[in-house]
Amino acid sequence: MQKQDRKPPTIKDVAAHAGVSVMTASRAINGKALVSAGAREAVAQAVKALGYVPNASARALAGSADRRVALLHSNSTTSAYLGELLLGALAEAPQRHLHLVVEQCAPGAFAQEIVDQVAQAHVAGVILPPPLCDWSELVEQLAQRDILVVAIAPDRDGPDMLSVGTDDRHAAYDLTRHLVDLGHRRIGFIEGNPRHRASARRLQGFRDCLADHGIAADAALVAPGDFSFRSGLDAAEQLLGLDTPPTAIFACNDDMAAAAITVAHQRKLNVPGDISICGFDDTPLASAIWPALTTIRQPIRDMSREAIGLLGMRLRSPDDGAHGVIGKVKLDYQLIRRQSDAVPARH
Amino acid sequence: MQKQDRKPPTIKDVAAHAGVSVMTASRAINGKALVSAGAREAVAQAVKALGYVPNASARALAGSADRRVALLHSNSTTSAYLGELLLGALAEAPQRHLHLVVEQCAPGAFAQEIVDQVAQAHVAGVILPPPLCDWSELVEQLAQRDILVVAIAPDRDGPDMLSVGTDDRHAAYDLTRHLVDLGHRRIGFIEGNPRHRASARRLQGFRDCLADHGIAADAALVAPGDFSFRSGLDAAEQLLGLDTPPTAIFACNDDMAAAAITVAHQRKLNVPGDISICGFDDTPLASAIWPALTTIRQPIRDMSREAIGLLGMRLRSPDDGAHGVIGKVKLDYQLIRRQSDAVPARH
DNA sequence: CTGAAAGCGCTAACAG
DNA sequence: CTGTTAGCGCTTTCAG
Repeated sequence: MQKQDRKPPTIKDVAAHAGVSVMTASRAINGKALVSAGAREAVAQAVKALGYVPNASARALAGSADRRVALLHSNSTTSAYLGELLLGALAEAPQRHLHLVVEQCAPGAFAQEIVDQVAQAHVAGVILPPPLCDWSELVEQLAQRDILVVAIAPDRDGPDMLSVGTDDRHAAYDLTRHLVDLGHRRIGFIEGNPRHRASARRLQGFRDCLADHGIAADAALVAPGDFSFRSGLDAAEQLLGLDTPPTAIFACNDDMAAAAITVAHQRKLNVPGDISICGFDDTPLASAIWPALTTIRQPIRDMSREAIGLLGMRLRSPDDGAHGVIGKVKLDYQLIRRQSDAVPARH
Repeated sequence: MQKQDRKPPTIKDVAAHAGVSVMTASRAINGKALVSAGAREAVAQAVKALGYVPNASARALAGSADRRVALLHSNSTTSAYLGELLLGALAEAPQRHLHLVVEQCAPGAFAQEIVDQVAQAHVAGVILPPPLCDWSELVEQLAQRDILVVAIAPDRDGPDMLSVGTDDRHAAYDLTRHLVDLGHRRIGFIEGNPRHRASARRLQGFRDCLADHGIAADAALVAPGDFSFRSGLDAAEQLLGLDTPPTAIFACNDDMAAAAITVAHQRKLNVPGDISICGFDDTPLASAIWPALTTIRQPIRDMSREAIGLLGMRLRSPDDGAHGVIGKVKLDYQLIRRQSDAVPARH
């Protein structure tokens, strides 16, 4: 195993190997039109033979268009969520010929400061995960400076906003459906933070499903929460303290579901034997507790991937007028079934 | 707020503004020697006035040296850990004028395949988080191809290997010390996976601390585990089932500590009133359970930051002979005190 | 359809 | 100490 090519092959080498000009090679590599099938083929072979990999820096430098984009994040995002986001974006950016930079915004920064920071990074677009994407002041100022914005799972989704998300309502519907199919009729629901629209959408899905299955809605079975473990404790106490407690609980996120399990155990209830408990989000917590949570997984990595894709499309053609590109992407969620649910106990 | 500079300022603009040549500007900006104080000052002002930011692509292209490095990760790394790693590396790479690429290695890939993949990315160095850094076959093959390797928290640390890590033994010592200072004398220990050296190092720190405080070691107080929640359950049962159970438990990671809390609750023990339980790693789980775990936080983000720094240093001067640069970095951990520990109960 | 020329922004080499 | 001359690898003109 000797040290072979000290320097990686360039497009020149490819062109020479294929017997065409550098320009033709470039066009062929980038899949542009106006290249004969023969040339295209020859170039493809040369690329493979030489193990050619385009130099991203050179591309960025030569390309006139601004192809730098940023992933902006606040410190309030959990690192697991952020990690997934980064992986998706980092994987997709090169494919789209985009240069990704990652910017963190300072803790108590004003929108103005953040915009300045982003502007100074010379980016043409920004990916905004929650909760940044719901900060309308920020979004507006970014738009004013002609910086493209893609929102990840925004709470409210303006018509002229690029966004990527999942269908929370539908996911909640499906999870409820799963419980109903198991035989549950009295299902408790622990709400999330009322300021997050996602919370309302999940509740909506829950209610729709019950209605569709002819199960009467019982206001006592819906307990308030705010996504925190602490609030889940209170909500679960409320639900399990009812005269006729539910046989299943649907918590708006995993943390609260974990809290519900804690309360159930304190009350000597077996999960899932006596009561089924489901979460939402499939955070690492979901599989780090016993019993492991049945929950809904959002394809976070794919979301940032799609977000980069959206930016790539929009940045390609600068014709602002006819932006016929679809600006909304809805991704499929997944129901992850683990050990926290079962058929209801017989009386 | 009108649209100002359509194009970001280049080094040319800076040079013009400062009244020097482009080269002088370049040297000044990069802090090289051989620049008069006056010129340096003028350039600095011009940079600030124009809001100049160097173009990374152009730099990479012009610089002859290979300044691409990769962060290689396996799918076995949790995304929270990876997220932190990425954030550190992404933040530091530009500072060091390094271009970071992120590569994921396929699930069951052979070392050979991975090396090929990395080599094809034309990188001069690779950051290897665990468990990849402990795969000696991979490390060796990478070295053979003249690719610099920096190991993140490796289990075994060869003398001629670049590495960044924390002092596990010392951290465990401190956490034990904390428990001892609280007044605990019977402290249980739940081991981690015996195949990970980190586990042994933590146990060592635990034992050293007890010895230093004249507390006799009791073999019955050390229970086996493998870092999984499941194993923590068994270990905690064993420990709490003793005739004279411990007043505190030191679990080798947060998952097992969470398991211990579960078991304690099942046995009607109050945590931390009846028993203190500490974890290790400060994963998100630590603050998502009740009571929140007192634990040790490793500076994961700083580790990758340092790793990039190491690569930057080594890649700067190609003089292989006298690599006087320090190749080992030990970072400080942090004891995070939350609600799972307290002074032992009186009898 | 193809190719030659001209840079993108920056920095290594050399000369002053 | 400073400036000039060449490119880095690629893509965009603009002519064939």
